[in-house]
Amino acid sequence: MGRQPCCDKIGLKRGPWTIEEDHKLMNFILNNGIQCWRLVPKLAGLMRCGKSCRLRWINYLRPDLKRGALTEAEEDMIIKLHSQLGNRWSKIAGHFPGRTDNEIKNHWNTRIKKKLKFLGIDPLTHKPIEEINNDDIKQQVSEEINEKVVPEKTLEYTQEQQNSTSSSSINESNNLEMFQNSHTLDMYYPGVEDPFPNWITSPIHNWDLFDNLQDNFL
DNA sequence: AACCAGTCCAACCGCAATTAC
DNA sequence: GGTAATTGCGGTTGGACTGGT
Repeated sequence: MGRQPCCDKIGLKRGPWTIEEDHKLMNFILNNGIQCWRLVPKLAGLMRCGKSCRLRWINYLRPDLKRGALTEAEEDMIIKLHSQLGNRWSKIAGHFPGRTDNEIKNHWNTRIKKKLKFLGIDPLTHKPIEEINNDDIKQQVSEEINEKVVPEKTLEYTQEQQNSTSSSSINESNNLEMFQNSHTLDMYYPGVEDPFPNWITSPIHNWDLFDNLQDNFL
């Protein structure tokens, strides 16, 4: 025989937490700490299972949680870590004190994934998914970089380059860095002086630019 | 004002690893 | 050592919210 079940699911409350439940859980943990999640709801007077209490505490009630939207620097860090660790959200969250794995996972799925796709980067592999070939985007980017004219045939990502970045011999942990290094402005716009020298090779991207592009053209 | 579609995120579910008996 | 409980993680979902028509 093993241990007793963590909770009797019959009669337990589910769904959104009320303020009263939050207060009960918060007060109990702050006063008693956490020895065993199975006992927490019983001792705190909650009709929830321990698993639900744990999730609520970790994702919402912990006093050390950082509130508010993730910063651009945090987004860039998430992308970098994701290229190295994959969907190991708890590991990624470990690099962000006050942020939860759930928060980072949600942010990835709702925002960062879209931005990467918009940039022509596969969020799963961090490799290019298709050549960028949108006249409107070209024009907009052209205006952004001092209204310099974009040459006709400049947005191609050559087969050679694709092969070089998609080769299976490439260590996954280096994918993002290699991709960034291979995607200089000169590649897209040969001969055009780069007004944002770090805009794609640096971990800090100019998301405002892409937000604007997205708003205007998608 | 009503409806619809898209977005966001809290919470749930299922599974695997770990731990206790 | 085997079994079952517990914990932690990642994927998914449902509902609230928002903006457009």
